[in-house]
Amino acid sequence: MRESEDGNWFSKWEEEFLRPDELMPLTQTLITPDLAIAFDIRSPLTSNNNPSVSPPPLQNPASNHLPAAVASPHPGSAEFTDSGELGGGTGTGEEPARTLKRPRLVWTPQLHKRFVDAVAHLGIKNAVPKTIMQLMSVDGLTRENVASHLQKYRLYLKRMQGLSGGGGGGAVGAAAAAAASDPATEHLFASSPVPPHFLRPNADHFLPFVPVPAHHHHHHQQMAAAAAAAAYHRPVGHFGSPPNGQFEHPFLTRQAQQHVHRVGPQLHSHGPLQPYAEDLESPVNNANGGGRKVLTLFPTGKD
DNA sequence: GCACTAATAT
DNA sequence: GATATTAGTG
Repeated sequence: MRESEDGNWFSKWEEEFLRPDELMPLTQTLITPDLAIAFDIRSPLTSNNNPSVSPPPLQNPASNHLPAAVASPHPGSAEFTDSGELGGGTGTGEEPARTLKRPRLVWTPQLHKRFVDAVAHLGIKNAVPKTIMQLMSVDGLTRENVASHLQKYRLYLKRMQGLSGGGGGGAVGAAAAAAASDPATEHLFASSPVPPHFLRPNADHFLPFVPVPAHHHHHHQQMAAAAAAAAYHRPVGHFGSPPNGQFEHPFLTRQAQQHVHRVGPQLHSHGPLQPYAEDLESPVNNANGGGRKVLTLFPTGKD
């Protein structure tokens, strides 16, 4: 029975979270124009690869170009750090082609979900930055990105182990409890179920499927950041806001060009964790279509 | 030299 | 607090 539960939570999990719009192109958002040019990278969704410095921001109203989940400089403030205006040393006339910095990566719940998914399929042992990154197959995602996130994720797991150890609730229960009692724990990590085997490396007992209660009380930075990026994308930007008013993060599953070779001797007992992008077949999803649950990661205010 | 982790910086 | 970057280590 326990197995079915496992399969159950996972299935439901993926069913509700994996949608095509989650995998949007990020090629041109994380990768700076110069880099893209240098590497001759083109967006798969756009036939336009104009290296010009003035890409039409709103040229395609019907385009799927969704705003970046990339933190943009202050919208209202007059601080443009993207122009290489840091410290003043790099005055005008700098060569932007080389020393460009990627925008800060924002780990949206969707992205984090993918992360957890990858880690779950790999097992704790093989879950190292490089492997995770490869399995995630997210365009533009770097090993450093994953490493940094992984570090924090491990801390989170550790916290939960500590809580579950004496609480008697269990991993998921601990997550719920933590989320419920610890306001500080409520944020990103609580948005994705933690694979049971993570928190009980040697325990025989499992935990009932207790999805973290939809305590989406406070929507915070995660959403705020995404919304902000959506509202006023302005880094080096292009892409305009979709007419739907819908925004998602612009990550795109990497093209099949990158082969994920098996790094570990044997992976976990899970499925092959196929290169995400196969399951995305949910045409319905628009904001007010009403057909499907419009994702609960961005609490619009209900509940 | 590469990759991982922990620590530290932004 | 969230990410990025650096430093130490295998």
